[in-house]
Amino acid sequence: MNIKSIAARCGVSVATISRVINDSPKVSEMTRQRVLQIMREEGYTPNAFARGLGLGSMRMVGLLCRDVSNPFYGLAVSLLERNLRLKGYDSLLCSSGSHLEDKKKCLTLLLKKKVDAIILVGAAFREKHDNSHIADAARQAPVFLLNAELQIPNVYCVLCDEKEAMRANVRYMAAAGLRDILYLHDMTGWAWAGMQKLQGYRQGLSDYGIAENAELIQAVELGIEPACERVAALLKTKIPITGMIASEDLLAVGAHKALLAAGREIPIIGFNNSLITPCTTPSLTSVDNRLEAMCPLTIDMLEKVLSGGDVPAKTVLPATLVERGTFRRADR
Amino acid sequence: MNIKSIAARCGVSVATISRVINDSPKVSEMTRQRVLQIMREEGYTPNAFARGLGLGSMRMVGLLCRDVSNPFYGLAVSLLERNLRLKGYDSLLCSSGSHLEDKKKCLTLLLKKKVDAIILVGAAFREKHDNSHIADAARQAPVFLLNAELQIPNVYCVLCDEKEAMRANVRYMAAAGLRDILYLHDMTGWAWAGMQKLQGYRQGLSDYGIAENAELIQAVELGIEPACERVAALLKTKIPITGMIASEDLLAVGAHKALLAAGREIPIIGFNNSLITPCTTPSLTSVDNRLEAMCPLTIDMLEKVLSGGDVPAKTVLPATLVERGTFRRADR
DNA sequence: ATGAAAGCGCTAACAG
DNA sequence: CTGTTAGCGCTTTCAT
Repeated sequence: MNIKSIAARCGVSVATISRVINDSPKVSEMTRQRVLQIMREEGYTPNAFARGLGLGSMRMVGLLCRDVSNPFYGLAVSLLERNLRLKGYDSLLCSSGSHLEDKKKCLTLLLKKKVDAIILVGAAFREKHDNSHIADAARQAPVFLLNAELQIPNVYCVLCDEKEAMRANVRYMAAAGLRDILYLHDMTGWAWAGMQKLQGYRQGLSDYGIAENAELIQAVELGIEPACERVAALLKTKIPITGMIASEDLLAVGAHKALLAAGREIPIIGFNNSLITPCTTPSLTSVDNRLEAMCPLTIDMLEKVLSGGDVPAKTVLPATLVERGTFRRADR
Repeated sequence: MNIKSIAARCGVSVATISRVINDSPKVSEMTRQRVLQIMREEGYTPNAFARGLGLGSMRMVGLLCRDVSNPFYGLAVSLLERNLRLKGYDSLLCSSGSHLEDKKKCLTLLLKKKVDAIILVGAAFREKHDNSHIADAARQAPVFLLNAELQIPNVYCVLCDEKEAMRANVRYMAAAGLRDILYLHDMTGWAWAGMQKLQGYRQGLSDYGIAENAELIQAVELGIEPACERVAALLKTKIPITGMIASEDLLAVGAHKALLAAGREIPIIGFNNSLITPCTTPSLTSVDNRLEAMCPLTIDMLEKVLSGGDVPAKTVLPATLVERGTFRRADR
C-alpha cells in the first residue's frame, strides 16, 4: 500500500496525494475529502522513511541524559517528551552514562539518525575542559541544554539559578540564627552544577559574615545510605552543626535518618523537590528547580529555532524553596 | 556528501560503497580499507532515512510506558534502552499516560514511524475488556509486554510472578505469628497487576487458614501521603493490625511514617525494591520484581524474534524478597 | 487545481 | 570481486 496505489484508487496523481498528506492549500476541497476518505478506507499510512528522505526530517529529537532511572532526569525526560509530542515530535532516548566517551558516542548516534534537534538533560553534559563535541553537534542540529550553560553557536540553554538558590538557603538559615551549617554534596570530580551550588553556599555564608568551616563541607556518594553514614559519623564528633543543606534530596533524607538515629533534630533543606520529600517525618523542605517550567519553555524555544525564529541563547529561571516540616523561613 | 560522491572519490561504484557500509563480505580487503579511509577523511555518514527506505528499517524500537517519571518505569526504560543500544537499536520513547485513547494514539504513532518492535512497559497496558489495539499493532511489528500477560499472536510476555510473591509475603508473616495483616494497595478500577497481587494476598491467607478481613484490605491513591493518612486513621480504630504488606514501596513508606507518628512498630513489606527503600528507619524490606533480569531477557528475545528465531510467548521469573529492617523471615 | 517527472540517498538483483 | 541499474515511497518543481 503506497502513495501510487492510493493515487490510482482516487483517479488522481501522486502529487495530489502528497499535497493532501502535507496539508497543502492547493487542493480543491472536494478532492481533498475524497482522498482522505479513501486513505481512511484503505488504512493507508505514508511511509515515514520515504517522507524523511524527501523532507530531510522525520520530526524526531534526541534526548540525552545520564540515566533516566534517576528520578530527576526521569521527570525531565517525561516532561520534555510530552511537550515534544504535543508539537508532533518523537523522542529518541539515550542514556549515556557519565563517561565522556559514551556521551560522545551517543551524540554521534543521534546525529546519524538525523534528529531535528538534540536536548542534553542535566548539567553533566558540560565538560570541564573540552566541549568541542557539543560544538560539532551544534553544527548539524540545534542543541538545547537543560540546566547547564555553554556559550556556543546554535546551542541554547535553559537553566535554573541554583547558585542563587543555594545562597538563599544559607541566608534563610542564617536569618533563623543558624550559623553552623553543614553542606552535604555529591560532587565527584568536576561537576559544573556542583561547583555552582557550592559557590552559592559560600556566598551565602559570606553574606552573613560567617567564616567557612571546611569540616562543614562534606562530599559523599549520591545515595541515602552514604549520606546517613557520614552524618552519623559527624554527629559523633565535636563539630557543631545547627543546620544542614544538601545538594540533593537523597542526601538530605540520609542526613535526616542519621539525625533520627541520634535522637536529634536539626533543620534541613534538600534540593530538587523530588518525590521523596514526604519520606521524612516531618516532610523535607526542598528547593524546586522548576522543571515544570523549564521543560515546556525548552520545547517552545526548540520549535522557534527550528522554524527559523530568533531565540535567546540563555534563559534563567529562579528556583523556589518549597517549605515543609524540616525548615521554615523565619522572615515572614 | 552522499554515497555517489564517495564512490567517485574512491574510483568505485556506489554498490561497493554500499557493501562496505553494510559489512558485506564480497569486498576485497584492499578496497574496503581504502573506502573506509576515505569515508573517514570526508566525515561521511550514510543517510539514515535513505537506508531506512532501502532496508525497511531504521533499527528503532518503540518504548511505551505510562510515565517515565515513575521511578519503577524509569528504571525499566533505562535498562531496556541500554540493552537495546548494545544490540544497535535506538529507542523511541512514548509516555502515554493511563487513558486508553492515549495509549492507542501512542501505539499508532510508533507504528507510523515503522519501528522494528514495540515494548509495552508495565501491567497497565493490559486492558480489561478489549486488547484488540495490541493485536492490531502485533500484526505490524512484534510486541513485547514487560510485566503483563496477553495471549496474542506475535506478542511476547516477560513477567515476574507477583501473585506468588505476594502470597509468599503473607506466608512469611503468618509463619512469624502475624495474623492481622493489612494489605495496602493502590488499585484504581481495573488493574491486572493489582488483581494478581490481591489474589496472592488472599491465597496466602487461605494457605494459613486465616479468615479474610475486609477492613484489612485498603485501597489508597499511590503516594506516601495518602498511605500515611489512611494508616494513621486505621491505627486510631480498634482494628487489630500486626503486619503490613503494600503493593508499592511508596505506600509502605507512607505506612511506616504513620507508625512512627503513632509511636508504634509493626513489620512491613513493600513492593518493587525501589530506591526509596532506605528512606525508612530501619530500611524497608521489599519484593524485588527482577527488572535487572527481565529487561536484558526481553531484549534477547526481541533480537531473536526479529531474526526469525523461535521464542516462547511467555516467560515468568520468580520474584525475590529483599530483607531489610522492617521485616525478616523467621524460617531460617 | 492538477499532473508528469526528476530527484532524495541507498540497497540489491543481475550481469560480468 | 565489482559495476549497472532498477527500485524503495514520497516531495517538489515546472508545466498545463
